[in-house]
Amino acid sequence: MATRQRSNPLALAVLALLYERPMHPYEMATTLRERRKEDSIKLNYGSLYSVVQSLERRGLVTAQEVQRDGRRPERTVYAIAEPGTVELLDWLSELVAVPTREFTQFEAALSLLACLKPDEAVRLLEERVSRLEQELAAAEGLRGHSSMSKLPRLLYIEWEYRIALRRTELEFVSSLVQEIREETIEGLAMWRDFHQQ
Amino acid sequence: MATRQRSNPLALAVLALLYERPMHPYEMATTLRERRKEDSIKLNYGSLYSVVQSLERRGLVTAQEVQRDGRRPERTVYAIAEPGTVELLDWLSELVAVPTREFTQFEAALSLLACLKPDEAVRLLEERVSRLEQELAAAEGLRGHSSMSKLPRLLYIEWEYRIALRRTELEFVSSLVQEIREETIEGLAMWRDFHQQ
DNA sequence: TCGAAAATACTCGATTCCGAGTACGCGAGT
DNA sequence: ACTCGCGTACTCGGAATCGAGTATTTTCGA
Repeated sequence: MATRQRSNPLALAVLALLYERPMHPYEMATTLRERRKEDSIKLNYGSLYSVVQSLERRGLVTAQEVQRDGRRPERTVYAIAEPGTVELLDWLSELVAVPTREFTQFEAALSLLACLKPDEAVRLLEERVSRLEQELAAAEGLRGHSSMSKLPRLLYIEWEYRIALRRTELEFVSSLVQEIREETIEGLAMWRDFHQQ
Repeated sequence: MATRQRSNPLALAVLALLYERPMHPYEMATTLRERRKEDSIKLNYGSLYSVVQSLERRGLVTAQEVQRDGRRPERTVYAIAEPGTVELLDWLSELVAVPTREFTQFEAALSLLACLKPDEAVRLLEERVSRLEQELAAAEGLRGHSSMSKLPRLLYIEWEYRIALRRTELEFVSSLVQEIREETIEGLAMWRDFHQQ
């Protein structure tokens, strides 16, 4: 019965929304969209319904009523239950307080970089650099713009966090490229040898 | 039949290992461990065997022979096939060249931070700061140490990348804490109000 | 030399994920 | 008055995940 606990952040988001007020799943989806949480939390229609179901099974949320608006399909409204608020605050606290290994795609790619030929790797890393520059420029553009500048910073810190990480990534990749180009990085000879035959 | 393509980095790692030489699954696991790739790539026994199977179905790898060492269980040795090397290089190139949205747990947590009371949030964020400091100190310690200092940098860049990101995270969280403490962050009043009633 | 512990090499099945598909209602235009 | 297409609200099934379990074998200390 132990539906996989605390693996899927979407469940956390659902609890957080219901902590505010009761809602039906579709409304959760649109609300998350509106607040641009889809950028920070992996949201997916298919998952949403099964996640809510699993929360109900675990007694963290309860189906409240079945609404019907005109002849539209029924919508089941859910509310958070007492154990649900406990779980929400506890889970969230842990995520905030305890750093965990995060597995990113790029880290995996870096760890296998040796499969590519050195020159090829440099070319691709440079492409990444320019894409990152574009992305950061676009983000800067947004900052002064419309909806974003109206909101208090507190409501989009996650956005700033992501930007900060990207900036670090840009610096890292840039200097990596430089080191390979200047041949100052350790192990380059070995790398070339490996791809010679 | 379209076994989910390019979602699981473990499949990439398997291709990379077989690109070097044929192997059986258990050897892949231990090799990945030895090279400390388990820190960068999510490795899991259960997944490994099904991932290899799925690669075989797609014709990217082929079962080569069934060995038997003494009276130990049989081991099926796999080799990479032509379409497998194409897929490996193509996939890896894309991961290197094109930055993608990475969803981290902490980013999700940040985006829901408002669920916690301000003082509580500060306390937890400070705990994170001290844990991050510990982690970074330990990492620094390792750098000069034993196995790590023997290897050329090229073979553990992913490690440096992770450290660089962590350092940025530390700075970010530290300054966030400070801003909340000094009440200079926008939206703090609203946040307190929300938790008043 | 005997037994305990660690290593080897998987297997299994309950659960979860995910994206395409579906089916209907509503409003804008003509 | 009609239809075209978008928005709404979900369903479905197959694939993927994961961690615990299994059964043997080697190692190593007392």
